Amino acid sequence: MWNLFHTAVALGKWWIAISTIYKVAQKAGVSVATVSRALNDSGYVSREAKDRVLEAARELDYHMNVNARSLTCGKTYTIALVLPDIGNPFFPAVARGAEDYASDNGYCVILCNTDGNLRKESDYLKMLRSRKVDGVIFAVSVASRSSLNALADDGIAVVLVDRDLGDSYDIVKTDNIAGAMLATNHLIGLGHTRIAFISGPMPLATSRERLRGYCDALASKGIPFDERLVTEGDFRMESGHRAMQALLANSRSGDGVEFTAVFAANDMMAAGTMTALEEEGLRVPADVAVVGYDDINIASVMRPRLSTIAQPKYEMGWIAAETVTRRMSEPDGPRLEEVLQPVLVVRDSTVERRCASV
Amino acid sequence: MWNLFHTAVALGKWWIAISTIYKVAQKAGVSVATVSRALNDSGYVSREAKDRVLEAARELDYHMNVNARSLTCGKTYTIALVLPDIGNPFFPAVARGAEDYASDNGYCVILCNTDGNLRKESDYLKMLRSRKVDGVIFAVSVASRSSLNALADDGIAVVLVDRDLGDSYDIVKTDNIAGAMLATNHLIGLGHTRIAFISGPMPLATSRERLRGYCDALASKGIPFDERLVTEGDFRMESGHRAMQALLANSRSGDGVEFTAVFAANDMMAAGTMTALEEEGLRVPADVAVVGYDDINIASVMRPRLSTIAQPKYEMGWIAAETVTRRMSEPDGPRLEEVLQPVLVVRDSTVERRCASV
DNA sequence: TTGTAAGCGTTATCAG
DNA sequence: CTGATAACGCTTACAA
Repeated sequence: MWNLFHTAVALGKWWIAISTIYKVAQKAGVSVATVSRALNDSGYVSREAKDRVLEAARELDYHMNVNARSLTCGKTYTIALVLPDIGNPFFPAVARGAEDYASDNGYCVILCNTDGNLRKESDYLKMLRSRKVDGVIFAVSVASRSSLNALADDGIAVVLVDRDLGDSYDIVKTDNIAGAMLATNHLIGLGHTRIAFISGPMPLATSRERLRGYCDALASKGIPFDERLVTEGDFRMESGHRAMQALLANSRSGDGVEFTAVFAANDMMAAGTMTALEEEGLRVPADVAVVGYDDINIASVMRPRLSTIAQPKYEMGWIAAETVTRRMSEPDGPRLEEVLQPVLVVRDSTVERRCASV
Repeated sequence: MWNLFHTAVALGKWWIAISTIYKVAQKAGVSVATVSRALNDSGYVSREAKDRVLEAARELDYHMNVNARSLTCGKTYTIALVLPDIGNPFFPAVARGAEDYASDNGYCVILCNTDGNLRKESDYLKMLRSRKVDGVIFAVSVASRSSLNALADDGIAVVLVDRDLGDSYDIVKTDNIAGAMLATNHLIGLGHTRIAFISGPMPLATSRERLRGYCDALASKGIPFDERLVTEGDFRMESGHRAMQALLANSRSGDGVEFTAVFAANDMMAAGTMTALEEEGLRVPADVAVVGYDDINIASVMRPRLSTIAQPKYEMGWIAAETVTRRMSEPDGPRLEEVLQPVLVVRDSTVERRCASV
């Protein structure tokens, strides 16, 4: 009963009286146990008691303290979304999908930006353990297996998105090999045989898979792989710009490393690439065709409009959230692996527009 | 001491033993109070005791349960970021700024997307009360004063970002009137007198301020305001597209509503505008000059590159987070109002490139 | 300097 | 169907 007297907390302006089940119980003339049952309709509560409780709760503008609840029932209804950088246009869509699923199901989501930095990743993971989140959706960059395992050992459900890590955890991704093959084959189909590739950071499985798809496509058509045609970027626009400059310099040195098309491992790098091309007076797609990856919403506003491999970003986030909740309720189930299919979107950067507006 | 026996929780796979201060206390041979003091270095703890505690904590891989802590000390170290849609390119940068400040200061951030929908806004606000977040950074669309007040009454610090609501709450924004004047004057300086305006949703203060800036600039140059030249959009690309189509149809009806320039209240609508223009065979900037607002990262990859009003988005988020923490520690301080200055970025959509690459 | 114990707001067990 | 009451994990007087 102490609660009743302590709930008027001195706090700046005046004092705030946050209502608790004790107050509700008092007002309704029942015990806290009854209040709890009534509010969560669990156990038996007489119709009449329930009404009184609900009425009292409303009058007092009662709002449950979910932190207190999570203390007793061991669930926080919180999931974390840990990704490299929400500023990278690929992620907001994923985040949106995850958040939508989460909030539809009573969870709220904590946002963490790691910048692909090991230190930040493990700091966040540690923090999330302290917060006792129920699950983590993780676009890993470099986290060590052990920090992930620590989470799992704490009973936290973890699912990876977009970036795989072997076979340890549930994963929601798209088929990057297939996607890269789609892109490369599209270029080959257009008659290109000298196709440059600007890859993502090689430590990422995602990047390696796309490189793999590029190589496989080449091989399947009997086109020799020329490693001088591939450059590594970091998924950011500027790196695509630099990569293209390097490729161009190389090409002009006259060592036989010319190319007529480029496949960039994501749209941002493709954008940088196109800028570099333009700066050198080269025209897309006339002189060099370019295809990107992701189909971020601005791919269609670039000029020429960017041909790219579309990933179902929103769905990835949504499904990741769904998967993480499933994992929570079934910690021992078999590993969940959701591999979505990317699709080729042909626009103007690989094919001249039928009716040029010029 | 019950705690000691209950910490081995049966949970699926096997069982997980999450360590608590009780375990640490036991292992270190001290009381929980001492553990608490040692871990938070508060109060007196002998050097020796402290070492033993720290050692034990490390061996047990102890992680504090912050939810339990917040129950006793009334602080959750959580702030919420409530915005219309993280998918709208303007917001990720703001979010990033807020998250960076927050995590640097020991807070974590909950992400909420409202879609500018009253129902979602108030549901989230209610949820955040239950979660006892310490503060809320809110890009309001339509929330009623009363739901905001309910938060404040609960002792939750609230600061608005980007979108103001009168004078009730702390706010971090940019000077929209000045920004719109910058844009309009730029166009006027280029010799345009027939300038169309595609506004944001009029219920938003932000939109009204930009319209105001547009009008003021016109007026200051003695250019008559023609309401047939302003159309309302919703900040999304598609609405900019539609708005321009309407403007064009109008213009062609020959009623004297021609224009040679457009100012769109954000970059996404500017993008839609440019597409519509292109579809009609009009050239930017030769036939129609266009300027946007926000300077989202892709403004520079559009072709022609978009002239726009840059807002310090990251800083807005950062400062909003800083402001909300300040408000927490000083609930009674005077209203905080941070008005940042936007800057004009001139690119190719208003001025022909010096050296065309064609 | 340390330990005991009350209290934070809920849920859940177990007698009535 | 209802009410005490222990327990959740931690902090903090208050004693010792």
